[in-house]
Amino acid sequence: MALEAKYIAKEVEDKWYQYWMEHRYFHSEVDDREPYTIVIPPPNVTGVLHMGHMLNNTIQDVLIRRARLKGFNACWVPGTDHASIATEAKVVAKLKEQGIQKKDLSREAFLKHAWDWTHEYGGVILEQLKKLGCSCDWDRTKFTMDDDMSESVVKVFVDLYNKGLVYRGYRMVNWDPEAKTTLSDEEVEYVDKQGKLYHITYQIKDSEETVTIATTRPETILGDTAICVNPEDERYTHLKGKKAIVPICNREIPIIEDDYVDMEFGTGCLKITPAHDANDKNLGDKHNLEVVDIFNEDATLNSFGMHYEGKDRFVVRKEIEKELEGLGCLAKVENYNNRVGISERTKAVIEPRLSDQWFLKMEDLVKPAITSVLEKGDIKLYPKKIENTYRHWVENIRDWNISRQLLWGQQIPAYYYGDGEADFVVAETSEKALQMAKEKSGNSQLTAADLTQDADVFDTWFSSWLWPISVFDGIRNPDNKEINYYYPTNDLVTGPDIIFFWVARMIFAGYEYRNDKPFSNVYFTGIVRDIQGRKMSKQLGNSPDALKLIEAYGADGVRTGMLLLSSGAGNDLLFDEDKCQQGKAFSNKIWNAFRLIKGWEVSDTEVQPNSSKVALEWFEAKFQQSLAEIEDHFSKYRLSDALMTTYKLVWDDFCSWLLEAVKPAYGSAMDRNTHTSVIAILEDCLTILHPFMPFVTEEIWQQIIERTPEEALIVASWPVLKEFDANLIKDFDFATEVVSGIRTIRKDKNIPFKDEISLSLINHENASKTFDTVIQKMGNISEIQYVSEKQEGALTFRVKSNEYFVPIGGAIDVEAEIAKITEELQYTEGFLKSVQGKLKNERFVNNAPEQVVAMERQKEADALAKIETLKTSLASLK
RNA sequence: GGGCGCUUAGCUCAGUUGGUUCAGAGCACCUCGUUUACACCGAGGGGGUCGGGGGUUCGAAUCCCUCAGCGCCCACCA
Repeated sequence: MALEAKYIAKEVEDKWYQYWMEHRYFHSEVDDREPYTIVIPPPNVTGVLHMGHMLNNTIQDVLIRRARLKGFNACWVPGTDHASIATEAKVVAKLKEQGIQKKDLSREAFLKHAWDWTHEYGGVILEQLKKLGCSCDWDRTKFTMDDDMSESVVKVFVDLYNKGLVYRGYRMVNWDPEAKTTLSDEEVEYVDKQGKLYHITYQIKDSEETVTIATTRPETILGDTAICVNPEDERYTHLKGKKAIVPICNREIPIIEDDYVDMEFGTGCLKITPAHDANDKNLGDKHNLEVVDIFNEDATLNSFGMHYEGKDRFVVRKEIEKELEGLGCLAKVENYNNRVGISERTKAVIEPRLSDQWFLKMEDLVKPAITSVLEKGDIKLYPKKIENTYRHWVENIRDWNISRQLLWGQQIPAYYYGDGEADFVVAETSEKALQMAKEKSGNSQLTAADLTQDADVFDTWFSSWLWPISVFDGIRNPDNKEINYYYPTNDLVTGPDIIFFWVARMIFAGYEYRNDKPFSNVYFTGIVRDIQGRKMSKQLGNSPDALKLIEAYGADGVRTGMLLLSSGAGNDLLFDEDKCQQGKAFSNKIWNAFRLIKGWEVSDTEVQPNSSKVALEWFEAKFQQSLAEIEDHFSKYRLSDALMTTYKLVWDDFCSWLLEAVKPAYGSAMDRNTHTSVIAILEDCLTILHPFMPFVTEEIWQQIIERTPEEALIVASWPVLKEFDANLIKDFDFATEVVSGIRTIRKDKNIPFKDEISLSLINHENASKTFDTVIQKMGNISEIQYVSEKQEGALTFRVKSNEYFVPIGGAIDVEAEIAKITEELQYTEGFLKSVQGKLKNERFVNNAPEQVVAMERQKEADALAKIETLKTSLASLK
């Protein structure tokens, strides 16, 4: 069988993914083992795989595969989110292209379109995750609008309502005039906008006097119902109790006083528009002001807008400026920077608007989430600094507006039977609602036709906050064996942008509905940016096509590429395709190591050389040392460090040193013992690499020796940590330095590797001889002699205080040798001086820990010995 | 306006409670190399006054103060 010199990922990846699926290695069932659970952050059902998903899901797959290898019952639950507003916006846009307006469709007709869309595109992103190698339990795939999921959402709402935590209120909310729905506070983004501050003059009633206010929104003067000044402001005391006349509409409004007004800002006079500003609403409530709503739901003006009726707010802003100017009411206009809230989804400028909405009281729900995370540390957040952000939010939380004026989502199970404010019931089904309505109204004649269900749907996060519970049906059946087994889950991997939307709220739901945390650790990834640090965006065209990357570098290459450049939890990473190239090269390196081993002839008569024996002993120690480091990195969620340690172990220690040290001479066979050991070592290396590079490792693992059809690396065993002899590693490091010295001499003197040379050593008392056979093999040294005297006319190099000679005929550049040694001598003497300086300092000797002082003394002794060696060499050369 | 974080080699970052090899890694860069697994390779090499200044200490990239630059989150100043 001839093996290709290059590893071709695309020829093996699909094969193994299919193999894993067929053998159901991803599938988890409740059993006696300890569970290890991850629930996927469900991507938007209409989404396609982007670099953020790639990073996120690679990390989850690394964690789940490692857990599986460690013998846990690993369960990774995949799924998608209906993403209410985002999906609805896409469906609306698609219908518009077909000439269909949303408003012309019935609820049922629109939902059919949305479901069609979902069925057509909903699985795309999950298929893409398979290409990446994600080992999700696909039998458990959930969608936030599956029937059972929706039932759970409704059940929770009813329960919260019955507990008195849900209320309906006429409140100032964030209104998206584009999507024509409210948004939660978290769905509003703030951007700096260059705007203007308009100074507008109002006439005082029955007086020649005027008062000038400052506003950024002149179009809202038509909704003004008061002017407010600070009671301390002496400039305006004379206006107390008077009335002002709003220009254009000529409405008379009171001049009121409140210390809320900042005397320093603008003119010190504030116009009050309770219908269109949250602060004004507060003042309006306090002072019993009239509320005049001048906008329609699409932010055009209504009849209160008079001749502006039907025009957009921003059009009106320009036009009203002109009209006010014409009326002589515009005192001045200045440039002004202010922050404007925009919709996270539609980017429309948010209009504060008063309307009836459903709210969830957060005060009690948040309590266990504060103590468990911030006080008891039951849930650990990585990076830790994100706890500050979390703390600030949970401690200042406000009630959650959970209703949306959309169609795509779970319809709110509130049923109205009359026009009174309290004429409604909340129930899980319409049948139950009718029964309750009859009781509540005292009217037993009510029929289903008399009941109208609330037209709104829930905020999408009101379903996803239940995700870790509802995917195991823990809301409807709180005692089922799955929820009791898999919950709480172990790790959550997600972006910091949804810490409030989702992560914090899952914690609230966890304690409310399971009385337990939803997960133990949260790993927040950073944002994937391009090489220039810009966010990935469609406009910039800087977002690479995920599938093309996998095609070009292999899933393993892309996965390791992402992680190789990943800088740990919470830090952004700059995506660089070169790193995928590095990942691909690594796949190829491992492939070729396999090819080398596979090509060896094995003979039972061959005797195991000492160099092989000691090299294997060394590698076992080295492997253990690296494994301990890897475990430590994983325990701290430092995945890129864990990968880097693995990378160096495999590339440098395994390939460059071990395989070279045991490699049989040209034309010879390898002894059976060495071969068996190398195979076992390769298997261990493949195992610890497997979470990072599942495909290439499975391919090699399956090929290196005969396997039964049931065997697979994906379900092999993670190596066990053992004690190791650190001295072996230290001595080997020493040996590698000797080899390095030999290589330098060969290079300087143009001695090809195939020419055998001999090596002598004086002062050998300090030198370990354990790896002499390895030095001989790696340096092609005929023999190592231990001598007591400096040899004339030999090339030298030093490792620590040992001096090595390579006797060689021909000219030696004495001058150059002297210069080299002199330089080394000067450096060592300088070093010695600084060490001795420390040791002479009484305060250092008295204050520093004993160990540190002993270390310095050792350094002094080493330096002295080395200086001695160097001086001897120098003398002999002269 | 408040809070948090960052600033170490050309780039991306490590550097754990101040003290083991005159500050480390990977990449990039330079030199050399057709050694029979791999040029997606191998062997070497250069490169940092640890953002500036001050302080504490026997000793600071590491602790404190201060200045400068960058980033993130939160907030109702029209």
